[in-house]
Amino acid sequence: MPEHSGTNFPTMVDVARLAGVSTATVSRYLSSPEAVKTKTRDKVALAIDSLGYTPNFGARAMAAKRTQTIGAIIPTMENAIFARGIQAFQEELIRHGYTLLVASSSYRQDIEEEQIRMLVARGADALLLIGYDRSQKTYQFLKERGVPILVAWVYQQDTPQLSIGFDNREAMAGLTREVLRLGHTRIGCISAFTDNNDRARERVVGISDAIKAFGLLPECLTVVQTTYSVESGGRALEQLMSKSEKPTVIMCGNDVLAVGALRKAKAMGFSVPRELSITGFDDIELATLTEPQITTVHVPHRKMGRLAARMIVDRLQGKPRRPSLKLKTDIRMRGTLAQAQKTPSGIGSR
Amino acid sequence: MPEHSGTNFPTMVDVARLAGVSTATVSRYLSSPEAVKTKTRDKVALAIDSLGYTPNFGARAMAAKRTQTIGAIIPTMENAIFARGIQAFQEELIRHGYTLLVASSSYRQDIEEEQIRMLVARGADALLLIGYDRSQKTYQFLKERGVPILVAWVYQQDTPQLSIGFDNREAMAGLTREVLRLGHTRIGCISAFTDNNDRARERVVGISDAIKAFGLLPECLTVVQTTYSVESGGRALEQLMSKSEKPTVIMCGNDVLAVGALRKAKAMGFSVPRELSITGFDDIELATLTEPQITTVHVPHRKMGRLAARMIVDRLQGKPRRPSLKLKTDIRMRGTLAQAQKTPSGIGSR
DNA sequence: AAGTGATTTGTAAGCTGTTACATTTTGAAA
DNA sequence: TTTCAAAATGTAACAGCTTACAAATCACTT
Repeated sequence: MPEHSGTNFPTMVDVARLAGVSTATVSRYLSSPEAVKTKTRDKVALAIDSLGYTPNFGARAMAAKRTQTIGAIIPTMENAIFARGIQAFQEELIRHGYTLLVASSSYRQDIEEEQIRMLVARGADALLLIGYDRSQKTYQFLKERGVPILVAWVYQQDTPQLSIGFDNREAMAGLTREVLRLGHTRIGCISAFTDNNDRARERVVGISDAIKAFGLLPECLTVVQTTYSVESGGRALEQLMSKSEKPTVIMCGNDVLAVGALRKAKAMGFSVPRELSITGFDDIELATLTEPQITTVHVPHRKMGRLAARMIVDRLQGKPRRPSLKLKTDIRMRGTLAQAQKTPSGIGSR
Repeated sequence: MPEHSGTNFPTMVDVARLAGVSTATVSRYLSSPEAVKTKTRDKVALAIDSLGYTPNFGARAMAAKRTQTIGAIIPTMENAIFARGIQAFQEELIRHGYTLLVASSSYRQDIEEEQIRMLVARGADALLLIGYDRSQKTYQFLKERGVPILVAWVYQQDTPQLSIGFDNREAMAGLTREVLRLGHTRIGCISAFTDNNDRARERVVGISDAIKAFGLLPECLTVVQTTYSVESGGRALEQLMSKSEKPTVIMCGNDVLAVGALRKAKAMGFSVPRELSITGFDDIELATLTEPQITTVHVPHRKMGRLAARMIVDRLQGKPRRPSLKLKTDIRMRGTLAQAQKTPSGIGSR
């Protein structure tokens, strides 16, 4: 009768016995093969192979107090905004022997908090978070548990956390300057909800900055807040364009909103960009698939993801701490932005 | 001096001591609170709360031999094909107390195999896989380790694995029947590479089926294989349309390819759908954002994700095994498919 | 051949839960 | 009150790996 019965898999003890070495040696072979003599190495490799051994993750995590797992919490998986960046992040992590665990928060702070706890509970060695906006309590929790975090998709100098991203405010201000130069004086803005979303907030502030610097009155700008979706972009546009003082340009918080706005504008019979200009943000693939293509702010998503992974890995390997990283964005002039219409402003509308 | 120093977190022993109970009781409180008396329950809850205790995932996994984790391996995260389905899958899993671990394979069998091993090594209780095509070795491995799998995005009756999905072949045949009814007799097809991709393969076969049933010759169909991307869809279209015998309709393996084909067709000066019809598959959001909107096969992604989660959870909870599930698809007639042009076929081209 | 420091390997003590089984407590019936 | 099954709780044996430290081996010197 078998000593151990049931559905048990080979363990390190089995491998050690077969190879004629101790479990310590097997463990060493697994985590730092170069510390094991070639001859021993071969014996162990053979034993592992012939038993089909795989180390037990739980046991490993418990003994080593690390999991080689990085957690990431993104606001949404459904639209492409984060997809490219996260994909690159994952690829780079894998290259360094780490695994990515992704969760999404649906842009809700309470869910994000829950997910953070979940990932920490699962032993994530570090976390990638999007944007700064979250409760002090959350930051405190992370600090207590000793879980390093990297804040991505934003860059701010004066924060305690390590971050990688771009200056949303300045990027949007840059695009606004182009808009203003083209003679637009009535600007509509479709933004995501700005509570708990620093990126959305800063983009709106960027528009204001540029307007002020250009010498126009703040009243030139009308902001509508909504959720991030094609549908709601359309509804917001409808709302903005049904006023008596119609904007000549709609600046959207991201490309998804811009696509919705564009589609609705066309459906309402506005000619884009002749009668109405539209801009986006992010430069996701979608922005080049519309007719006309969307003028937007290009963000180096893949690069950001890749560098984010490196920063985290370096951090975990105890390398000297790099400073936060600011990436450059640039404006992609495409078909939806043009000179403002010359028709007299106050007259004739409605 | 402290008995335990270092950066250690409270363990179950600490909770038990503070609450004045045994660790077994704490463990019971955590996994089946109803088995603990109200009074004890309160004591334990208080202790947990005041210590800020969180159970250690690794220890739990090791002791309980399950992780409440489900793994999923999808071909890609970058385009939206799987996003909605997986999102729904995750939502439903969370509702049942499970966590989702997602990995992607870039449509490569070797990478998928690697990811399967990784997820199994991490203790995934079950796996969601896309499509049937994988080596016997892989299936064998999964069986040996006793990890249940659910095959999604396809439905086939005569396979040993539990599956949920739709009949790709029949769905595409249905769309083809519409195409044929509109008088098209020269059909181009842009497919994903069909090795290791049953879905792509079956869709192509579906087209052939319909053509045969309609009484046309197999030569009516020209297939080009490529990777799944907007770019390559465009290149494939270029290839198909530079032949002397130009197709009057291009049937694409999915919407991403269709979008690429549509864009390139317009760029080449073909009027869609007057001179050239185009069809897609999947009905992702993108399909309604083009001009004209893409005629495609609608797949109930969210429903599939949700049901997949239920099937897996039921399975893990030992409920009676449900049979594989076949979901209905339907054709969304939109702007890119129209009557074939009446111009004589062989004459005049080139 | 002995000595020495470096390299390689072994020993054994954790790490933190779960759960089978044993024991105690509880509460209703006798 | 006593009795007894059911309910609640406790005891203790694991689970499989990592790693500090000890021991053995190796490669040179002298």
